[in-house]
Amino acid sequence: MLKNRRENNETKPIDLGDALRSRRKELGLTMQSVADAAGLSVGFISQVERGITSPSLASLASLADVLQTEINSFLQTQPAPGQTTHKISRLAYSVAGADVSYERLSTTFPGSKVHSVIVHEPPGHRAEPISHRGEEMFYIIDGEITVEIEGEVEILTKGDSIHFDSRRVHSTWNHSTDTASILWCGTMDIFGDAPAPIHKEINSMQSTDNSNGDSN
Amino acid sequence: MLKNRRENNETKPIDLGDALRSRRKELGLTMQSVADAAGLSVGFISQVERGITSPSLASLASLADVLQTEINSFLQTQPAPGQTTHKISRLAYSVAGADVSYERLSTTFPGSKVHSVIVHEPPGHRAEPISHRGEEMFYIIDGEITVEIEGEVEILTKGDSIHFDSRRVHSTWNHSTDTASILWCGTMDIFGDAPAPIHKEINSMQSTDNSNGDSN
DNA sequence: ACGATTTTTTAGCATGACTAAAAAATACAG
DNA sequence: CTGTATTTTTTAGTCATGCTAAAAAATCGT
Repeated sequence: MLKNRRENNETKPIDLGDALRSRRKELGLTMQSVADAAGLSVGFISQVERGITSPSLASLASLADVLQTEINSFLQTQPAPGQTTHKISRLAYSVAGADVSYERLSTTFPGSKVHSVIVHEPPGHRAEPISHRGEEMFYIIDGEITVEIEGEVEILTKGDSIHFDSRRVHSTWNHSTDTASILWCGTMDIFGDAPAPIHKEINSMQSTDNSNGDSN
Repeated sequence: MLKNRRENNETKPIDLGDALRSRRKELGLTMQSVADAAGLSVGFISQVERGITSPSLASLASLADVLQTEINSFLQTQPAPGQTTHKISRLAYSVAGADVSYERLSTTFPGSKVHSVIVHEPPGHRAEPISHRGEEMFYIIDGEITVEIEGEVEILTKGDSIHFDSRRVHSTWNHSTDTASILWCGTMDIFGDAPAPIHKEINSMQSTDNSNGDSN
């Protein structure tokens, strides 16, 4: 008997099979050739593409390899059209009390990973050092700022840009006397509306505090 | 007998276990709570994190869910620092004969997915309709252009932006009498230097005989 | 019609994904 | 330090499913 598996699956791969199939078609390959190249059997490819079985991570990796894409591309949550434009009717908003204001540029559609805002930082404003997953890019629309990445300091002025791995500790500072406008573009979801929350209350089940000195 | 699997694995999950573990630590969770929330056993979590076993896609999905990230984040190919900045010393280049010129903004580091250029399109220039994987964003630095996405036409002028799924057929046209400067940002690798080619010659191996024969 | 190629289906084996429970760390209190 | 409580690792064992081989069924070209 199958145990009472929770009703997980909410983030389930969706139609991975379809993705694989369309990609294969895109390359004009036959199941046979894909199977051979990936070291699998034809029948299995068929089963996977039709969603009857799901491949192991290893097999998926082989397939992604053969199909010349990243393994990720098959696990995205649905393509779907999604909304599109945005004009100069952008909702400029600023956090209460904060002196920075934002103009959201990017939209959110199923599968979207890139987010973008124009950030207006007043003179003297500092963004504390931070490190997180993903990558980001700045393009200075107006004004100038100081960017520090893992100790390295750079001064960026109008027209300059920088692109880096967000895991590297980074901070910014508007050292000038004018407001700086920065076009920010990155993979971090700063709007927090991308994936459905779902939120199981995991936190509440552990031992309250902790807050040890932490390792590292 | 394991067959002689090709030397695939090049796209292999790397250290999926580590990724899972550090993410769990990041949330300050215990294996027990994660196991419970995901409907799995503690021991199994331990095994997975230590790379002794690899989870099925279904389990991975549950875990990603519990750990509040996308399933993708565990399959990325290595973090690694990578180079960083870029100033107004950008290599402006233009394709032979073409009247468009580019200034590359983004850098390429292991794991990077976002690419970015400033495109200068002369008056009258047209970019043919195209559709491909990924998403992209335009921000009009100067001038104005007409963008058409799946039939919908939009005129974007300085300061406007648009963000859409690249799978939707899109084209642009500089309908004005001045050169338009567009900051392009997207997930498509327009520089073609991101992942190693690898390219196995799959096409050439079909035809001839084969079919069963050696069964591997 | 035919054979040739590609895909689907069936039946079945064997690996490994997963569990339960005990052992080993790690931590914490007195 | 000793004991108890918590978290992690290990072990042993099961059952499910990822996967193969081969036959059946489409699809296609001539």
